[in-house]
Amino acid sequence: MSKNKLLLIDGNSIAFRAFYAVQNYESFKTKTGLHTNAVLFFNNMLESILERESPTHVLIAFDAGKTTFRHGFFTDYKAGRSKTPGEFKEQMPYIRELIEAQGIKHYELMDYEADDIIGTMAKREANENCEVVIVSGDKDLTQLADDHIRVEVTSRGVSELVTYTPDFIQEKYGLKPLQIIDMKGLAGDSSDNIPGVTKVGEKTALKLLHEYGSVEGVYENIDELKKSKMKENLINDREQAFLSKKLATIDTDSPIEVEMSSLAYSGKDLDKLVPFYREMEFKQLLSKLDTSGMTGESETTEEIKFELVTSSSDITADMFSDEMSFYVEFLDKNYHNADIVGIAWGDTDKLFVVPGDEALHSTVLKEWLEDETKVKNVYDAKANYVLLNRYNIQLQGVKFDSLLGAYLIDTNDKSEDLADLAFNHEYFALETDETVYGKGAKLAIPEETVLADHLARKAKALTVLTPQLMEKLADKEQSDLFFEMELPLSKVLADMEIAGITVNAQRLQEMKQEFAIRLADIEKNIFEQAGEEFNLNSPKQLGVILFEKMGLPVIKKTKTGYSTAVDVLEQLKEQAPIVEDILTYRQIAKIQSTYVEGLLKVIHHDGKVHTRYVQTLTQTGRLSSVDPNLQNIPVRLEEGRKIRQAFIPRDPDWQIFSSDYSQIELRVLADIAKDQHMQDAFKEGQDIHTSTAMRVFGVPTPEEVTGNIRRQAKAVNFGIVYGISDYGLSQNLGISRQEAQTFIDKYFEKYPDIKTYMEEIVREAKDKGYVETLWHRRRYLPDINARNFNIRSFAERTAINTPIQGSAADILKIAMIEMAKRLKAEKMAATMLLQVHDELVFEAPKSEIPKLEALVKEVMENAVSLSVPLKVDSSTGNTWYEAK
DNA sequence: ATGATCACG
DNA sequence: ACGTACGTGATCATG
Repeated sequence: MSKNKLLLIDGNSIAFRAFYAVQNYESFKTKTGLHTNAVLFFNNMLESILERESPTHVLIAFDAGKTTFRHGFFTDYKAGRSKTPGEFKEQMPYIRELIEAQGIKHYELMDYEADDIIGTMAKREANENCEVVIVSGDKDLTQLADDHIRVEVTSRGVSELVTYTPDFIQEKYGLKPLQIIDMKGLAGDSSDNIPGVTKVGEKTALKLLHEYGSVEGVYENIDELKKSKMKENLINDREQAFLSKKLATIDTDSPIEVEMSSLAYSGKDLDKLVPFYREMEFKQLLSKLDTSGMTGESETTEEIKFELVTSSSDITADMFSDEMSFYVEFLDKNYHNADIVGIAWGDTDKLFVVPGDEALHSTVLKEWLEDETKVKNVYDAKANYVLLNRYNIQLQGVKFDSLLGAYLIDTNDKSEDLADLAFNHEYFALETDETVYGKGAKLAIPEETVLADHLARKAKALTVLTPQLMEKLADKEQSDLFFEMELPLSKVLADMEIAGITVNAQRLQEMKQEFAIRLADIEKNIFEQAGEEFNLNSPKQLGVILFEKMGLPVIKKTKTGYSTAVDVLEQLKEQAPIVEDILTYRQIAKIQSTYVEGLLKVIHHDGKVHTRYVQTLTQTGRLSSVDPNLQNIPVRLEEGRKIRQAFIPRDPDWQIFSSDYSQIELRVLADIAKDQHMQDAFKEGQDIHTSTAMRVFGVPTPEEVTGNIRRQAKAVNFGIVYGISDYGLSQNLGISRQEAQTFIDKYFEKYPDIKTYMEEIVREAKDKGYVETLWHRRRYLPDINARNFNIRSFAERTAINTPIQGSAADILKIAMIEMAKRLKAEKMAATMLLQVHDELVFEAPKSEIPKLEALVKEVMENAVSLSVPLKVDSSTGNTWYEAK
């Protein structure tokens, strides 16, 4: 009969070590906010020890209850321990679940510690035919070491183990294993609150034990000792020494009801472990699991079969079926001018790859792509529309977009690479683009077969991911959000991006000359006042001039030095005229570099700028705009606003038309908070800030609301939408925190339903781990139960703000889809060009403007039905500047 | 790559 | 007591 090997693990001590294996456990969290660091490191430690030892039997022992038999004779046993963090406690049930999924038994016994279970099992089972290995984070267990029992103690977290055999203990301490107990008797153990003898530590204890062998030996020969303080302490603490020894002695005869045969280890329980890893979001571990033996699981490594087509004339109709995945590869993020590296399409039965843009010259492919009845499942539909449009192909029949779907399921899942996305959804047979193409200067397209394999795998991944993602969307009630809102929107956005907006480069050139002269002028002025030349664009150098050379008071500091931000400079401008000039310089320099020069750089050959709306980025559901960002073109200050003069219609006979929602976020708030007062104000068409001013500040009539009071009310309304704090409001209004708090108190008194909404939404977020918009757009808030006040507060404000900002974003998206539909139905020439969060910008022939105005108003105001009316303001002009 | 600053809703 | 408003992107300087 072959020899057995029993592995005994001290569950509590390893779990504790695992928890502290990393400094920052906040980064190990599931999207619902559950910490997983201890589970993860426990798992890793367990797997490495199982691999190293190959045990035939395994048991993991835990402490049971708060007290043990040791408390019976020493109430302060283990007292004074700082209480275990909640982040650790919450993980203990999951560690037990992990152990079960790993196919291992765990055991605990009332009134006994894990040590006693281990000690009893070890002494009971260890013999010639059974080797015992004990693993703990605690050296106490080394007392059990003998010829058949080896004790492994973790060091450096849980990554390394130190082996304690009798020989090793002899070498290290000059003691036999059982004398470890005597050492504790004399030296004590602060972590378990074992007292030991006063002033006796490990060194003294060792000296005594080398001489007298045991605690008993020391006291039998106590008279031999020379008179000393130590001798006095030994005599005084005699009782304590024996008690300490008793406390440190592991009970090797505890009443354990575990049969060796029940501990037989036969490997992981994959049917439990896979779902468990998924719950813990251990993606790396999942990818390493060999799930081939599991029912319904795909294999981790797979050969992929595909047909490489190198000539467009070889593309034939029989290569297409009614539903297929379709993938277009391009490496330049800006798909408005990116080259196509290759395309791939296929389904579960077959895959086809064509390198380069060869395929796009195939009429067979074009016909399939443009056939609405042929279903395509893609990755980044919007990019596909834009890219194919450049080849005169009007893509139709897109049913699913994995990028868009994954984003809706979890907005944090911002996988720019299909491989990352696939990985996050447990599909592993795909390399990342960085691996295949390299990055930076090393970016290169590999040889044809390697490229083709990669692209085939992408198409294959889409085939696997599509049904999975669709199911996840359905589970979250997000099918309508996807199919009715986001996917149709991707086509609308593609058309807007393709349309582009015409920019008057000449106007920008004029401005550039003008600003250059002014900047040089101001710069000269500043250098004269400073008495030296320096880099005005460097906050660091500017800080030295202002706060060191000129001795101005430091109002605010940043991580790296003095703050020279606007609000700081505003406060300093009375004290030195240079500050006013710096502010002017900053303002003009910003306009010049970001807008004048920036825009000139991105004008295409068609005289237009073509932004890209990023549909899968923001946490709230808003769009973002890049290359160039057309959602932050200056408007507030006249100087910058002039930039808008450069945005013109495509034809002199056309005009720019702009419509924006009035107070959409506050209207959404009035609706979702069900606040009657706020709803009434909107229904009656009142100015909302004036209405707020009247209620909060007790002004009887609208006429008596002064500009200043309205300004304050407006700031309070903004604050409410952002998840108000007294500090934030005080900063915004330049008032004291106390005054700001008074405003907030009064506001909540007058709008109790708003207060209730805020409390409810935060409670809901804490409960569910996420918040939702009116159209089920979801944002997870893992920090909502954080112990750190700042982190938690931030998540609470986010919980308040996201449904408001996100629902408003949803409304504009719905309006955009309807608007595109209506423009087409009415066969209008008018074109939707830009979206700026609550505003839509069009260009249209002058003659069409009246019709457009009526249509846009109707569509936007009736896009959705809330308990308050939606209102839009519109304007027309020969440039965007004039359409205000 | 990161932080500071400043443009927008 | 804690130290902040919510959501973005581009540019410049600097490590």
